[in-house]
Amino acid sequence: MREPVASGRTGAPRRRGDELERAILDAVWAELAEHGYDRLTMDGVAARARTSKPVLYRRWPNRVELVIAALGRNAPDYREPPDTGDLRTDLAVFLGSLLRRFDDLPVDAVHGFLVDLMRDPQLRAVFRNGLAAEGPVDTLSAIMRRAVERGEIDPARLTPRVVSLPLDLLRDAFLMGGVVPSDRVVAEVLDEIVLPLLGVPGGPASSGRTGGPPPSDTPTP
Amino acid sequence: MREPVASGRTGAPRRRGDELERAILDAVWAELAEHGYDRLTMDGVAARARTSKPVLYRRWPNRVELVIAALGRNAPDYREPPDTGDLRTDLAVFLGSLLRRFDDLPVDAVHGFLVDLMRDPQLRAVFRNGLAAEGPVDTLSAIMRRAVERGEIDPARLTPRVVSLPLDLLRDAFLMGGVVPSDRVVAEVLDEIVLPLLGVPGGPASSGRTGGPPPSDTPTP
DNA sequence: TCGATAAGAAACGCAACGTATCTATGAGAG
DNA sequence: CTCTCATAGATACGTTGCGTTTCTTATCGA
Repeated sequence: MREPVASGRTGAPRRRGDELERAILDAVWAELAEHGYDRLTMDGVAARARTSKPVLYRRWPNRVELVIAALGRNAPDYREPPDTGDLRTDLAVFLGSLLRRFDDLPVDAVHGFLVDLMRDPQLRAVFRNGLAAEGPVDTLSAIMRRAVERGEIDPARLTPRVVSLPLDLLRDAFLMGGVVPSDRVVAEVLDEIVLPLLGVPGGPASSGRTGGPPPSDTPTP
Repeated sequence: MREPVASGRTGAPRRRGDELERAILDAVWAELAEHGYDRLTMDGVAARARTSKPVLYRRWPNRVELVIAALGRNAPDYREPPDTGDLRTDLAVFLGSLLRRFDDLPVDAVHGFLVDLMRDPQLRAVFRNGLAAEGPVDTLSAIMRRAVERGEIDPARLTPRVVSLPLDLLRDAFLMGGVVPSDRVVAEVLDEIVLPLLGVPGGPASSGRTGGPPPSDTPTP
């Protein structure tokens, strides 16, 4: 009587559908954490997920899309836009939560992945939209509009460029620096650039906030 | 076993040193122009330069460094910092010349190249310094300091972040958009963001700015 | 029970990198 | 004028990793 060669070896029942898919995406996440993005290989993922490459390619057309799926699945969604009644705090909290989304992955992994996203025009859009359902620009816009309603800022200043400015600057800082911008960098961007542009009093252009960094009131979630 | 190659097969005299190096870098440039950066291969360069891969690797350790060398050689240096007596004009001229440095290459080639630069920390520095001797940030700084001397702007506003802001924003626009920012984009960045931050009157957000600029005697451009 | 569907295994072809090995050449030392 | 030596040039190699192909076999569901 012939031994069932392959199946007997692993002893694992054959997975299908969602269960298999979850296993694969978990494997991607683990490979990202262990090797970073540059050294994440399809073979590696397949091996770790105890499946085979064709199974991957039946679901995702290539490596980048596979990783997008994994990040979209495993990354915590940033919360509802904060509404503390103070523009600066709202911005700091929101930007902070954005920057911390992938904190349980090594920086290099995230950085390398994002760099790779830049190559394809379609994937750049994914990046711009923050890998999530709701675009972070929309959230920023909502936060700023609420500040308008409170009378904190003048609506005339809310041009699209200014609204997306904090994201643009932090993205650039991450891409160029290779490091997730610190709270301090976030504070500088807000206090030296964004808030002054929005005409919020207390910025370095008017009173004495110029010297050091402002008291870091960025909460730690 | 390897057969001895018939001598004089190519008929071309053997090049050396600088001559050979120039031929190689020209070949890189041509390959960039023809195939873009992503599809530029070492074999392709070697073939076009009528030499062989070892010759390339004896000079440059890898593809990116080779392309850096080619761009550094062939790209026109941006001119001396403009000094028109008007800050906005100076900035527009300088930024425009920066953006036009690689205009005789297809956009994809430059974009793909820059994206690849982002992978390596050391190469990011190369990028930041503008692939040239003098860092563009230094030039920006000089331009702005002259504006200070003319009394156009308040020196207190010249924080490092603000000085490099135009570069950061245009770089981000290029990387994210895949297109060299148009003059219109440059104008928006200047008029909506940089100049208002510097407290230059005339910008859309400048009227009634907090802590406004020193009463300006600068005639409107 | 049986057939359709998809998992799993193994190998392939391909492209490109970077290296190794060898021969041929030509510039310069003497 | 000749010899030497660095190096150009040719070719092939090993490697990695992608994405594909082929085929067998397990599992689901009708």
